[in-house]
Parts: sequence; structure tokens; C-alpha cells
Amino acid sequence: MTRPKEFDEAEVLDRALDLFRARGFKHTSFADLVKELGVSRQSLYDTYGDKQALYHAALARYLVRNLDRLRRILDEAAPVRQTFAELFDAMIEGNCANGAPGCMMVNAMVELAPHDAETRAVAARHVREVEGLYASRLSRAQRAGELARTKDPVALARFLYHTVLGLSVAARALGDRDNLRQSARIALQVLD
Amino acid sequence: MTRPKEFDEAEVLDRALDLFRARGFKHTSFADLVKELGVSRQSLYDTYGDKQALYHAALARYLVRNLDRLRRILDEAAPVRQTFAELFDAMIEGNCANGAPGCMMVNAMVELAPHDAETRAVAARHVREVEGLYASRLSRAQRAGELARTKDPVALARFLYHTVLGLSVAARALGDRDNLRQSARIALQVLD
DNA sequence: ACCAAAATGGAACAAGCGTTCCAAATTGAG
DNA sequence: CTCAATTTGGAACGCTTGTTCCATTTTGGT
Repeated sequence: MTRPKEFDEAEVLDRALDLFRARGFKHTSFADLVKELGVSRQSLYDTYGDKQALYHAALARYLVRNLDRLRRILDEAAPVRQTFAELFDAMIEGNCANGAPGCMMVNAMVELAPHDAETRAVAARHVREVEGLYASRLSRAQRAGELARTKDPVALARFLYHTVLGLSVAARALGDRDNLRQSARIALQVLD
Repeated sequence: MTRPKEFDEAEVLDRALDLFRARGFKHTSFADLVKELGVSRQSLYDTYGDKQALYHAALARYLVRNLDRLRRILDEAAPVRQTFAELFDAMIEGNCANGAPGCMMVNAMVELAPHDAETRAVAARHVREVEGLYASRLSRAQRAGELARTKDPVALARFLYHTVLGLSVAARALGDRDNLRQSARIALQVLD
């Protein structure tokens, strides 16, 4: 009964994601979006709402995808240390590839969190989620005898995520893949 | 022969620093600066140049101050581990206080480095400088027998700085001082 | 074939941006 | 006292921003 969309809603959202991730919210104008996504202003507004809504839709998509990958890696039946090594490597590769855009969540935390309550809430929830996943993997490692019982899985998880934040910043601003991998390997010493 | 400035050039620069540090470059308008610094547009232009020049002057001031504090702490005659603990604590306190603005260099790295060559160069130089200071303190620790010879001071320094980057992001977006201190303590385990 | 629904591109809008111009006020040196 | 220098606030500029309006085109179901 209606004319079908001439563009793939999800695919366009992905390209918006790439733009916002690389340039940030303020540095990406709506005109940029129209030009680079190849979709008319009005269609963008009708489909996604205003610029802020589009941004948050892209961010949400990014986070879901990130959590999926994270869960997939954590669920593998490998030793903890190897698992986190793989996790760090995947993160470094993803943050350095394609012009080193870094982590979109980190970029949002720095650019928007201080003056946007929604971003702050999204960030807090995501951080809690990731740290929770890390911690439960570490607890599992303790039960399996892979990790000393003296360690605090929650504190360790937080530290590991803080390391991820730092590596994401370095990836975006410096983009030195090998150095990041070396740092990640050192960070994993806390598991010994 | 001329009318003296009605404002203290350095003091105004400090207030500009606080604004840029808290809000970022794009999110701080020139009108904001005029209003919050209490200095007329024209005086700002005459004294500091345009917005970008003012920003970079503020950033440079921030970095000098940071490096001074860093050198002061590293030059103390305390054990390495205690020195770096103090260093992390000072950094956390500075990044969480006054509305948790985080580290201005980190903020610039995330917001500006990807599309501003000057910021990128400043960041690269600063990172090299800080990592160098860390590394030489670690080498000194090795010579003093405080740190195992098997460790690589340069890699360790890089890791410690990456940790600082991560803590700065968390400070700005989440502002949980105690968690950060706990993370910092865990990071220091790599010195053992 | 026709109509309702939805997409499209272009024009238009008000607001905010960084920046410059200008006239008036204020100062210190001679 | 006067003059040159330099301050200051306000008006103005041109540009970009995010957003909306509108007329047109294109589609699918009846």
C-alpha cells in the first residue's frame, strides 16, 4: 500500500555509525550525513528522527554489536588469559582499522557524557554490563583453578576495562597497533 | 605610553583552559568564552588570536603544568612503586575534582587528533615525553635493584601511560574516584 | 486506472557560529 | 594638556547549523 524504502535502513545506519564514530557528534553535520549516506534530509528525519536520535541509534547499534562479539569470545572454552588476550587483540584491531576511529563508546564518553545525561546513562549501563561479563569470566576462572582465589574478580574486571578505555584513546590518537598489543600483554600480567 | 590590560593575561588563559577542558573545543563557543572570562571579544582576539589559537595556548599551558607536576613527583627519593602510586593518585584527584573534567590532553586526543594535525603532533610529542619520563624512572629503579632486570622499562612505561589514559576517560564519564584508585593499585602490580 | 501513502529534492527558516569593523572611552608618556 | 596607543562594547558580517515546509514523484493495493 505504500512505496518501499529506496535504501536499506540498517545499512544506512551502519554508515552513519562509521561517520559519527570517526568524526564525533558535533564534528559531523547533518549536511555531511546527507551527502555521505546518499539519503535525503527528509528521509533521514522521517526514518530516524533528528540528528541526536540518529546518533544514539547508531551508538546503540554499535554497543549491541560490541557486546555480541564480547560474549562470543568470553564463551569460548579457552584459558582465561588466552581469552582476554584474544579479546584485547580483537579490540585493538577494530579500533585501529579503517583510519583508527577508536571506540565509539569511548569517544562518546569523552565528547558527550559530561553534558548529555542520556549518553551518561548509556555509558554507565554499558560499563556495568562489560565489567560484569569480565567479572563472571574471571570468577569462572577462579572456580576452574586458573586464577588465584586471592584476586577480586570485580576489581580485576574494572581494571581490565579501564585498560581497554586507555588503549582505545591511544588507538584513535596515535594508532600504533604494535605498541598497543604489547601494552595489552603487560596488562594481562595481573592475572598471574 | 599605552593603556594597561584590565585583565591578567595568564589568569584569563587559565579560565579558558578550564572551559575548554570541561566542554571541549567544539562545544565551547566564542560567546561562551566572552561571557565566562569577562573579557571582550576584541580583547580576546587581540591578545590570543582566534579561537583555535586560544585553545592551543590553553592546551600548551595545561601540558607544561602537567609535566612540571610529573617531574616533581618522579624526582622524589621514594620507592618506584610508591612514586607511581602517588602519581596515579594525583592524576585521579586532578581529573575528578571540579566536575570531573578529565585530562585535557585525552579530551583533545579523542575530539581533535583525528582531524587536526597540530593536535596530533602535540599529542605525539607529549606522549613521547611522558613515556620517556616514566621509562627513565623505571630504569633508575632497575639500577637500584627495585625492579626486575627482566622487565622492559619502555614497554612498561607505555603500559602505565595507557592506564592513565583509561583512568582519565573513566574519570570524565563516570567520576568514580574510589574505583579508579583501586584500578590504579592493580595496574601497579606489573612492577612486581 | 486510481488513490492513499510515502519518498524525494529544493527552498526556506531561524538560530548560532567565528570573526571583523567601528566609534567611544580610557590610559600613560611627553 | 595633548596625543598616540590600546582598551572596550556593540553592531554587523557571512557562513553553517539543525530543522521544517512544500510541491512533485513514485509506489502498491483495490
